[in-house]
Amino acid sequence: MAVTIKDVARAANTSATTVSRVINNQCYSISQETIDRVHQAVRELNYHPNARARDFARQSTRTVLWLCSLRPNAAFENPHMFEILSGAESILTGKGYRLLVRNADTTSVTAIVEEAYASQEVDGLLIHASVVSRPLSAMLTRTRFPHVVLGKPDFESQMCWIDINNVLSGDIAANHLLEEGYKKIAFIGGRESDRISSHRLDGVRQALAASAHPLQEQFIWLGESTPQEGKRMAEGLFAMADRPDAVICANNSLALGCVEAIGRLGLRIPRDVGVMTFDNYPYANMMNPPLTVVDIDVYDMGVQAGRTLLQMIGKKNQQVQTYTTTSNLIVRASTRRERRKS
Amino acid sequence: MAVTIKDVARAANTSATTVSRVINNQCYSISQETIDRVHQAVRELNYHPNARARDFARQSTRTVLWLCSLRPNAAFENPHMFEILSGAESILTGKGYRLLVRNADTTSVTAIVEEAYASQEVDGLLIHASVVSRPLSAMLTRTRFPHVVLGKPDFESQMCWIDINNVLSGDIAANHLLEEGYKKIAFIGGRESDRISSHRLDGVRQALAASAHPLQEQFIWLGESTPQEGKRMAEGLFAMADRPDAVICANNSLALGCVEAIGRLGLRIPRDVGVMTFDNYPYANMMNPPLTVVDIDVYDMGVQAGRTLLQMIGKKNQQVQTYTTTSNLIVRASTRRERRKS
DNA sequence: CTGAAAGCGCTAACAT
DNA sequence: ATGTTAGCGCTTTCAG
Repeated sequence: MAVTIKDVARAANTSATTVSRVINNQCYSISQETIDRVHQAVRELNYHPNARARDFARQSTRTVLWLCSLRPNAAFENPHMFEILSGAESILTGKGYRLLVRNADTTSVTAIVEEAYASQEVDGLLIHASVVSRPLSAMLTRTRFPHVVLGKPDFESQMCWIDINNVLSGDIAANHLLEEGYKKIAFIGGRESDRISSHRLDGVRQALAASAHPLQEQFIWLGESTPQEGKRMAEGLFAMADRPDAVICANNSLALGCVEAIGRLGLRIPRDVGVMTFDNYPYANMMNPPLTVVDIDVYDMGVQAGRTLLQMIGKKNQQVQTYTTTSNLIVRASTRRERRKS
Repeated sequence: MAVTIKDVARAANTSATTVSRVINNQCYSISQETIDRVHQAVRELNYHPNARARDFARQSTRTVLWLCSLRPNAAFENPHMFEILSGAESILTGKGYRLLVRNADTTSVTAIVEEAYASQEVDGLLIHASVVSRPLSAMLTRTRFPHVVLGKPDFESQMCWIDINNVLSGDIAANHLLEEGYKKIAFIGGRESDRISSHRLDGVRQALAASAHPLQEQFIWLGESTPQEGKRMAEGLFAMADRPDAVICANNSLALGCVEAIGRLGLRIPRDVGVMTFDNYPYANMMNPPLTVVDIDVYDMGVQAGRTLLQMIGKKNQQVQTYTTTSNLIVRASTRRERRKS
């Protein structure tokens, strides 16, 4: 039916081996003339090597399996995941790898990986941190199967992971406010179990501790990550006798409520209060005024994860546990204090 | 190295053929005893068939290729795409198919599909409408390669596509407002080139035309789909002597600006003005008051696309050009008029 | 009810 | 510089 390597060999008046060598660019010992003949035959017959036969003969798939939650609303609740995916895809495709995508959760993941490993269906794994489990961790470190976890697992493990440096992001946020002249900086964040929020708070605390204006404990409010809670906490914050002059919100949802509360209190942003948050999405740049953010380049995190995984597939060493540091300060009206001209 | 079908055959004291039959459930002529022996050997040796060899021998991949834009920010700008992907994945995985994901744009897509087709790498395609092109369309209809386009292509074609029924959604929105007692309904939408907005407007127009309160032309405002433009248009709308008592916004961004404008004018939602929009994301349910929406179940669209594609792969008939009608009215405070108790 | 044998299309070791 | 040959691990005819 379809044209095979033999057809090309016949047309080019040579052997399948030679054709194979030419199309795989192993031409150290093939005459230019033969090479040309093969290329011409390939073109004339419109030959495309059968991918399945290739994978089989090579005993390698050049395929990577991506695992994350794909339940309804996943894309709306966690678009970051797909942004990381996009970054990874660019690297993998660039290096001739395919990317298989599959739904998983913490209970199903082990069986899926077990199967993918044993059936030699893929050469490596990219796994979102939200679906890893301890049994999976044990299995991966035992088999030394190439993998990169996207995000830091919430338990100790020997797995290879890559995460964003949220502590650094908090540090950047705090320093920006200090530079703009704000002195009484507050933090509105998620619950303590919210690791992202906690890390951002750590960074803020550490930056301010190193300044003349350490973070005051009564300026730290934590709650659910909803606009309602953000509003409630901001109201609490500004009901105090000693008010802050700037607020760092741990995420967009909290910021949305916080800004609303500030508006209702008749305070002006950025003159009376500076406000900033993290991630340029989905609300920060739509708000009024647009918010200064420390933006996180998650696409780039995917790129790095892809590169790392390919390295691991190449030479089977592991131990990559890194924070990538691709935060990016975007200054907008919400922290641009009108300063006296110098 | 890895355990193969021969190992299992030896352990079960039978032939590879029989083992193959058992693991593929073609047992119409195998003694129960043999079946049991094979199963036991499989378990004992922890045998998993080599996926590559299988694909090769079967000459079929049980793999589908998904093509869409995966450039930086794609996941933030168009989370719908990944929601559709999630729906499709659930069906494909359920039927034993794999899902390959790859970045494409209107210029690269033809070469990618050509290659995937010729190399027999995949059995079918799912292609987001934003990356299809005329050459691709020609190629697909010529080869009759199984495919489903997600969304309606913006040119006439013989391709198979599935799309949301935005006209129906507009109709639903308008009828809801009528039922709530609103009579002077306005529409704020995107430019005429914005097909989604245009279709929603068509639906609104058609529903109102069938009612006692046809859509008045001066109540239709179109502009860029940004909060700023939504605000500007709403201001224009309510600066008119004859004001509307309800506004349908073609999308979330416009609604965000529209609600802000209404608030600044001192009008109350829903008492003075009813407001609704489409899609429950990202702003509609975060706004104050939360907005009534006609929500679009894009996950379900992915499910339907997956099912349709598998059917096409089964028997190679085409011509599926359908609108799916999975809109869903979510009533919230923004249109709940205080009505006299009856 | 079971097994031998012939591929599937390509790659790679080994000759020449 | 090129060709021969032997697989890769499974499925599937076909013969018994």
